[in-house]
Amino acid sequence: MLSQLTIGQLAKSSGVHVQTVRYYERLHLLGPAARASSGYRLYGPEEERRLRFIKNAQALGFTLREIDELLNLRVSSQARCGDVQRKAIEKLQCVKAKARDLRALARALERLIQTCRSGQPTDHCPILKSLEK
Amino acid sequence: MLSQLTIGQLAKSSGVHVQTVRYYERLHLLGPAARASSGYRLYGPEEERRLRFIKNAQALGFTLREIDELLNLRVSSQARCGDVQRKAIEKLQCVKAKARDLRALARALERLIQTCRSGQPTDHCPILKSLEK
DNA sequence: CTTGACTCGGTACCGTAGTACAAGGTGTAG
DNA sequence: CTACACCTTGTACTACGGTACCGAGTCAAG
Repeated sequence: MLSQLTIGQLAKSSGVHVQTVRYYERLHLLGPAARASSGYRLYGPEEERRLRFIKNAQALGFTLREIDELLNLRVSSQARCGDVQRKAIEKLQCVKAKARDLRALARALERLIQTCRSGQPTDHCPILKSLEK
Repeated sequence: MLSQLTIGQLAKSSGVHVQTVRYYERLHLLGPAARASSGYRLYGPEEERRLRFIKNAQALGFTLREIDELLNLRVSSQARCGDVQRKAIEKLQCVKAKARDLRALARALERLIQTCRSGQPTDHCPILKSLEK
């Protein structure tokens, strides 16, 4: 039995918590696991790949719901690569917009910090004043 | 009685929901409001400013907890402008880091989208494949 | 004086992504 | 055989920022 992992081993090797694996199972991101006679969940390489998929997609900013969609695209034979591409492009737009907003925010903070001469009592602090406008 | 606002008027003029105002009161972001004989909350210009402060700080990416800290800095006479500046600089670092991460993510998505030739069945989709690595 | 809009307090619920804990069963090393 | 780590299910709780609903009281216009 090569790489029949218990939930704890899978969790450890994937860098998530045991409860998280079960949480993903509840969300159907992982299918019902095979069971040993004891009732213990058993996992193989397929589940390890799936967990890696989830983690990587999360790192790319996909929510668990979106990851579920991607996983469903993968199993559906009707689904085309273009469907996946479309979702990626959509997500790219989101990510770019968010990055733009953050840059604007950084500029606003920089402006505030510039105008603030430290050491004055806070009732004259230009940062606090500017937040009241 | 100029500008003695009911909670609904305050909420409307500030673009938040009535429940949100009460929620902020629970969190002590707004102090206990003055009351009319009916028990209705009454607000003046000070509370309007405070609510504007909260909204502006939120737009700058501060959490409600951080905003609470900023508000406390404002009332404490010991607090100095430099304390506020320090918090703003800290937040700026955060925001910049987040923006960097998002840009990296956008690049990763762009690379994936580039390598994807649509129309192939999803079992050969390079985006999905790359998420399993 | 009724109707409708507003307010009160309290409580419960939403989504997101987990995390914690309890009471019991299992597996293994010494 | 015992100790201890691990597993099971189920439930409840966390943080975050609200949002919804309830029954009852209040206010203003017609």
